[in-house]
Parts: sequence; C-alpha cells; structure tokens
Amino acid sequence: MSRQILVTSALPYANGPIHLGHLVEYIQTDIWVRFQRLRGNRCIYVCADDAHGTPIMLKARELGITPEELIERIGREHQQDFADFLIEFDNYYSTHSEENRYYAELIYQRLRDAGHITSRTIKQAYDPVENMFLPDRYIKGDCPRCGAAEQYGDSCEVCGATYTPAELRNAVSVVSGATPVDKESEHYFFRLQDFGDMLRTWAGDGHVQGEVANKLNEWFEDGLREWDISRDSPYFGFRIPGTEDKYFYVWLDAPIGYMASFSNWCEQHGEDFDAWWRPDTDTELYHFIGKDIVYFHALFWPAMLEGAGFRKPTRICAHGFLTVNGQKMSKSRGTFIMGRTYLNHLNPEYLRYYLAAKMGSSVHDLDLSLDDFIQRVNSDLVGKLVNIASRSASFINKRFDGRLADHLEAPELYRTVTARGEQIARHYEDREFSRAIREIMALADEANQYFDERKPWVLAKDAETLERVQLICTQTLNVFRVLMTYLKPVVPRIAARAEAFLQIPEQTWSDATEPLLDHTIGRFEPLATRVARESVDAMLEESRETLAPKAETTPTGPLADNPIAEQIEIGDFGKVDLRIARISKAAQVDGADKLLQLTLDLGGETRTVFAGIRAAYEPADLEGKLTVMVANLKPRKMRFGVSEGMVLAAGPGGKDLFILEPDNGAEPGMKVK
RNA sequence: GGCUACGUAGCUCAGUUGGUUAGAGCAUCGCACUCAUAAUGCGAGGGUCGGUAGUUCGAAUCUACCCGUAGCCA
Repeated sequence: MSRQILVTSALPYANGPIHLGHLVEYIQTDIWVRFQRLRGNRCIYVCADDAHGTPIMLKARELGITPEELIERIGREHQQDFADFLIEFDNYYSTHSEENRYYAELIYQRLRDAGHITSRTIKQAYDPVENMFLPDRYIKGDCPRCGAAEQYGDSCEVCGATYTPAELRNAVSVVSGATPVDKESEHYFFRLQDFGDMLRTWAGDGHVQGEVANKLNEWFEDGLREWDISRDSPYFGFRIPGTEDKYFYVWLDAPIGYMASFSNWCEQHGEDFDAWWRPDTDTELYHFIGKDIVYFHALFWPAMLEGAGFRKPTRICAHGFLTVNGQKMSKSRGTFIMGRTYLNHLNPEYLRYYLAAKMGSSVHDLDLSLDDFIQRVNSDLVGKLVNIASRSASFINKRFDGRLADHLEAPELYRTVTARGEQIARHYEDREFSRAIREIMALADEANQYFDERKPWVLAKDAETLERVQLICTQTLNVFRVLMTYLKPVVPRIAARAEAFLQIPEQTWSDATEPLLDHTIGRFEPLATRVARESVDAMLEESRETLAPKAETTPTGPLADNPIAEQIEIGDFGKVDLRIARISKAAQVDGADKLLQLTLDLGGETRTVFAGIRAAYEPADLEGKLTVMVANLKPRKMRFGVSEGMVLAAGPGGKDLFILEPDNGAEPGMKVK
C-alpha cells in the first residue's frame, strides 16, 4: 500500500520577496515531494504565507496600505516566484485565513481547558508616541557592555552580548524615535514545561536529525519554560478568544498555518482532515525548515499538538543556510540575490540541480559558488547526461529513421543502471540528494565510456557493421532514459522534454525496469543549454543595482535631513489625483497665525483650502497664480472651516516655503501625472 | 560570554565503528577520438586532512587547548 505523506515547507514571511536563501528549502522539499510521487506514494505538499505580526503591520503602515493589501500583494509575488522555480504545491494559502483562525482558536481553547495556559502581568518596553509595545528588534540603543551604537534591544552585533531592552543605553523606539517607557500588561503563556517528558522521548526517537537532537538536549538541560503567546493591540493577527485586546503571537498561529492550508486543500478535494491529524493516524507528516526555527518546530509545535489532541510530526527536516561564494549573502557584493533576479537571467532547473548536487540531510550550510555552479551544471547536465542522448540520437535520427532496435547490445549495462535504482531511491528518501546525484552521474560516465569503447562512428562507415550502431545507440538511449527518470525530481522540465523527444508517456520510477525497444523516437533538440558566465555576471549586476546603497557620496542639503522615501509602485502614485488650480482668492484667517485661506478654481469647481504658508506669502501676491493641488484628498475639518485639499509647496517650513507653479500653458483642472 | 556544528587537493565536497601508499567531480597538463551543445575517453601532476600537545602498535577519525567560520541563547 502506498504511503500517505503530508509535507510542508516553512511559511515565508509576507513582508518581502523570496531570495535564494529561501529557495534552498522549497527546492529541497519539492525534490523530495516529486520523488515520493514518482515512487507512487500519495504526497500532499502545502505551504502558505506567514502573514501576521508587528513587522507586517508596520511595513503596511509605511507603505500607506492596509496589512491585508500588503499580504495579498506579497502573497501573489511569492506564488509566482515559486511557480517559476517549478515548486509544485498542492495548496498555497495564508495564515490570515478563516481556517487558520479556527484551528488557532481550537488549539488555544483545548490547551487552556487542559490547564496549559496561564496569564500574568509583565513589564515591557512601550512606545508612548505610537502607543504600542515594542518588540526587542524595534528598540535601538548603545550596547551596555561595549558601548557600540545602534544596537537592537536583544543583543549586540559588535560584541555579541545579550541583554534586555531595559539595559540598553540611550534606547529609542525605531518606530517613532521616542524613548521607550516600561509599561505593564497582562500576557498569556503556554506551559511548555508540562510537555518535558513527552518532548524528550519524542526527540530521542528519530523524529529529528542527530545534530538537532543535541541542540534540544541542551535546551532540556536548561529547563523548559513557559512561552509568551500573546501580544497587545495594536497587532495584526487573531484576537485571543475571551479577551478584548490580546492577540496570538505570530509564532503561535504560523505552524498552525500548515493545518489551515491542508484543511483548505481538504475542502477542495473532499478529503478527511481528521484522518490525517488524529493522534493514531498512520499518515506521515514531514516539516522542512531552516535550522534557525528548530525551536518552534521541535519544541512548541509538538507540545501544542500533543496538548490539543492532534498527531505529532513524523519528522522535522532542518537544513542550513545558503552562502554565496563562501560568504553570507551580501547586498553590496551583489550576492543577495532575489529569486526573481535569478529568473531574469538563469534557468531555474540549474539552481535546482546545483543545490541538489550539494545537498544532504544535515544542517550544514550550503555554498552557492558561482564559478563552481557554471562548471558543474555545464559538465554534468550538458556535457555528461544530455550528451548521451545527443550523440546517440544523431545516429538513430539520421541512419535509422528514428527507430530503436528490438534488443539491447549490452543488457548487463542496462541491468547495472536499473540495479542502482534502489540505492538511488534510498538516497532520495533519506534526503541525501548529493549522493543520489553522484550515483546518477557515475552511471552517466559509464554510458559515455561504453559509447566510446564501441565507437559507433567508426562502425557507421561500414555497411556490414551499421546494424550494430543501431544496437549501441538503442543501448545508450535506454540508459539515458532511465537516468533522466532518476533525475526527474530535480529537473522536471528537462525530463519532460526528454520524454517528448523519446515519445514516451510520463515516466514513473518503476518504468525504468523495462527497456524501450522497437520504438520510434522524435528528432533530438537540445534539452538543456549551457550556462554562460555573462548571465551570471548580469544577475550579480542586477542584484547590485537594485539592492546596493545608491550613492557613494553622502547626501547633503535637503536629502540629508529628509532622505528619499521607500520605493512605491506606479499604482500607488496613481491614487493621488493632482490638478492644476488657479488661486482666485487668498485671505488671512482670523485667529490663525500660520494659515491662509485659499479659494482655488479648478475650472468649474472651486475649493476652499487652508494652507500653512502665511509666513512665506502675502495673500495679494498669490491671487491669480496657478499652482498644483491634491484634489482627491479627503476633506478635513479644521477649526476655521473645512479644507478641501492641499496645495503643494517645497521647503523646510516657516518663511522658507515655495509653492509649485506650472509652466505656461497649463489650465485649471488639468491632471498632473 | 555559554553552547552546537564545521575547518580534507586551485574550487566544491566524500571519507562509515581509529587500520594497508587519503578519495571523487570540476579545474590544470599530456595523449587519443571526432558521433555529440569545443561535448567524450585514457593518463598525469597536485594534499604534513586548521594549529599545537596528548591517548594508541597505529589518528583525517579519539581527548585537551588554541586559531578561524557559521548558527542558537525562547
């Protein structure tokens, strides 16, 4: 009976684009999932955007949009990037969903009813200007140990000290610049320590890698503590049932997002959710994650599931980080590469192949060495593997009308290749992809050696030996076909092209056992082209351009005081309706020492606008002038009347204000764009 | 600072419980071949296995310390 396997990758955070570091995980997971399907197992792969938390709330605010709009937009980008890297999810969802709210509340309530939730009042840094509690990362100040400036509230990047925000000197809120104050608030906690015995047993039982188990032991020895799962308003997330202004901490509902996404898939496919999630299920659950989030997946998550009466994961597969050219990805070196930037220049399957060729089951970091990448992809994929088909097909196409022979020239070679299949499958299963690839390429070497020994190009010159050429090429094409099937989880598109060229249906792993004989194949077209160094260079260049700090020279003047704001989309600009207006009347406002009341003619429509430019302009000097106004600004009630828009002016303020005037020819009412 | 990994040929990596002259791929050099996307085959050079000190008949492998890199410390 085939296995039923539910697989997840960690949920990418919905505040920024996917970069190559993310892709290590999705590619690793996708290869494993495709392998399982190829073997005939039922394998469901779900993921979602992680859409909650303070960073998303603030990012949306910064962009002037709602968090919902932000996560919708980022979610779309993420899905497009994944699709283009051939990541084949069964479902991609969002933690900001009704299913996720349902399961978050359900798990919380079950944990609470079983006595695993407590609450107490804690003191926390609070921004008195923004009226919000500040996560450690949103407080900056001087390190209490080494004095380094601009350090975050939890640790010093210069000397490595860890501390609490309260210990930071000259602390300021990153959000408002205000000095944080301590404020009390009631928080809810999950009693992780209730699950200590269960977790020790579980972790020692092969559900995590050895290195991870070591790390867990360290935590066990330190003693498990309760986990703060609530955050105060304002917060973008789910409100905790039974409270007015408490929200689930984003890390509480993020892993529950796996369930939510799967539940959503179940609804679409008439599948029974509980059959997969009840404690005694015989389905499997695999979570692929980065080593940085082991804590959440190997401690909190199994404890939450256990406490709420659900099954626990079969296996947590943690991987290391990606380095580029041996170093941390760096924006200034151009090695902080977004998935999209890569796709603009290079074929996604090459990254899949290269990473697979170096990826094992350990938590070691993985290096993308770009020189090695070019050489490896070109020599393995093109020079070795595709070359087998290329050099054989030319004979079959030209001399035998595309027809394969009815038997093999060297059945023992074919058997060698198929006999290796189970070993290769074991490597895939164990997520030892680099070993699988090494085996496959060693077999490709054998096929090329075989071809060289038989010298079909010599045999083809003599009519008497011509028949053997067909046998030899039939032999190598059969090896090629099997190797391509073995490689299908890694390079699905090249494999599909190979199937089209051989004119065979979609192959599964077991199709390898029978050779393809007495069969007509199609014309050979290059299945993969070489990586050009220029493409890699262009990718680095684009990464540098889009991400490196723009100017070398420090800006002076207005730019220094008021740096250019974050980039916006053209659509964002389009929302602002700017119009030419004639100032038909300007008057002082009684009781206001900064304002002038302007009557603006928009060409048929007049508007009253209060502008803070009294110190800079005499009313008489303004009358008759053309200027630019924001025409669709929501009217705002002021003490002296309603202001129906605003006029544009430059300058720091006071006497130094300069209103905008259009060039000659502009007329009231014209749109500025 | 504590802890956990890691440091093996120019590059990227294997080296299972310590055991014969330390391996692979790529790169380099020589030769062969010309069917193939200048692809392929055969052969060669290249390493005091981060350093030091130990345990042992024997250490890349075990121990201690040091140096370097990465990560974790809720």
